[in-house]
Amino acid sequence: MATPTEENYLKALLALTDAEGKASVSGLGQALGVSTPSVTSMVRKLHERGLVEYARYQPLRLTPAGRKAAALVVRKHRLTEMFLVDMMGFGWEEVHNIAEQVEHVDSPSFFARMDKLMGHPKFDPHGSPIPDTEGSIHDLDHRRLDECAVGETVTISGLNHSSNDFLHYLNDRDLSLHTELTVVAREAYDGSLTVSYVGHPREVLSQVVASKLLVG
Amino acid sequence: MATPTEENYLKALLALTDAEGKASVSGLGQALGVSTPSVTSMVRKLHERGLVEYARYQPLRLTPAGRKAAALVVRKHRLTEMFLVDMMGFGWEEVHNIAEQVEHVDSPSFFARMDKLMGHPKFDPHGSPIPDTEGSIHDLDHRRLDECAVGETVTISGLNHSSNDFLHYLNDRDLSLHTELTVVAREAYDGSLTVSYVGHPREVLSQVVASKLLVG
DNA sequence: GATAAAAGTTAGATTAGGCTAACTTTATTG
DNA sequence: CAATAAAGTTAGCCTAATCTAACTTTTATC
Ligand SMILES: [Mn+2]
Ligand SMILES: [Mn+2]
Ligand SMILES: [Mn+2]
Ligand SMILES: [Mn+2]
Repeated sequence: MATPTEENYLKALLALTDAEGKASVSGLGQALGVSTPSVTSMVRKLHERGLVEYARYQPLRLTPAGRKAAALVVRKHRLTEMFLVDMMGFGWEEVHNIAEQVEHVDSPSFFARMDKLMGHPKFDPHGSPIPDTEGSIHDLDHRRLDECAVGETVTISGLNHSSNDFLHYLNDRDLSLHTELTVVAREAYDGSLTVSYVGHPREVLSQVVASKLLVG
Repeated sequence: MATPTEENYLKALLALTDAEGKASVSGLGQALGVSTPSVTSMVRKLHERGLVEYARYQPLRLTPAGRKAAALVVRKHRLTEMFLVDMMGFGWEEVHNIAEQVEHVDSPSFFARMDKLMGHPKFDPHGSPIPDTEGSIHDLDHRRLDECAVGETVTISGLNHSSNDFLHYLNDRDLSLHTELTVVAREAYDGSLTVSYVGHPREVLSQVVASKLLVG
């Protein structure tokens, strides 16, 4: 039904509208690395298909059908990432680019089989929720590590953004999903946290890093 | 480097030139379901890239570089099919269409991982050889079942063509790769064979079927 | 060997997706 | 609230891949 390009637009639009409910043409263009005229023209096509709310000079929104279509692409992406990590032995920093391609495979049985083999996982390797087959997204409520109090012991349950650099930073410090850590101290000046966890009695994380670690 | 379309052209050209060494524009068009003008224009592009030997009104051939590129696509296709069957539990009749898409994923590590997880298989689920990482194809020498003598016991080692209908025909009769069967009789009139194998003491195969079963 | 058929090419159009440059509308701000 | 800045749209062009219709070359046939 949808081309890979359309799927990528929908997915980016879902990510952008997730916070605000709406997105700008330029924001979507930036997210996808295309010019604003390209966005305008594609967004109109998706509007004709009933997937995007669009009016000239107005912010973009997904329709319910668009939201569902987008979530099902995200489902394919995250199932793939989880499969690559859990069943094929890839590191969590290696899987995004492969999933970015595999997500466009048109074969319900392919993804259903992945899902079944993994026992219907609820989260991807970065802690993001895998939408269900209806396109509903059930997330955990996590807090940001930088908002935790000194003395608290929490478990990493997700990442706010998962760039390659950030994932390598975490790998270098043996930090991963499910790592249990205790907040030992907070530096008042720059908000950096000292944390401790298995094998790492004292590790300092900047506020920038701590704000990208979700715990719960 | 190559687009999915280019990869499909190269793959089809390798299949067509495999027997004769050369292929016609119309044959390639038919294999791909596109018109002859489309073939002419794509084949010229591949010629510019140094992958196809092309001269107006002359038969098409792959250059050594084109042959290698095509074989590497076939490698991705067949590794994928084997992975789908061996690691994901699909039937051999379900995997071709999925592999037709997955073969275009651009990620050497993805296919290297499949290969490793399966222990470097040499043949796909239909008995076709998986080209090596250099693009060399090492096939077994098989004979066609319809050329076997009455009384011979042989093992199915490949299929000449593997259409969905044919694979379902074989499934219905519990015939698959590695099935050992004995030629019990040959009907002189139409060349049909009576064979026997585990669970099937007498099964009649038409000459058409027998000619598509490779044994060795 | 002339003629008809088949195969291949050329020409011109289409659709998907993308771009830059110019223009218009909305938002900001002095 | 007028002037500027920012955002968005329009116009026009591009490349990849496809098509049909018309034409040319090659092959087959009498
Ligand atoms: Mn991802
Ligand atoms: Mn993608
Ligand atoms: Mn196949
Ligand atoms: Mn393909």
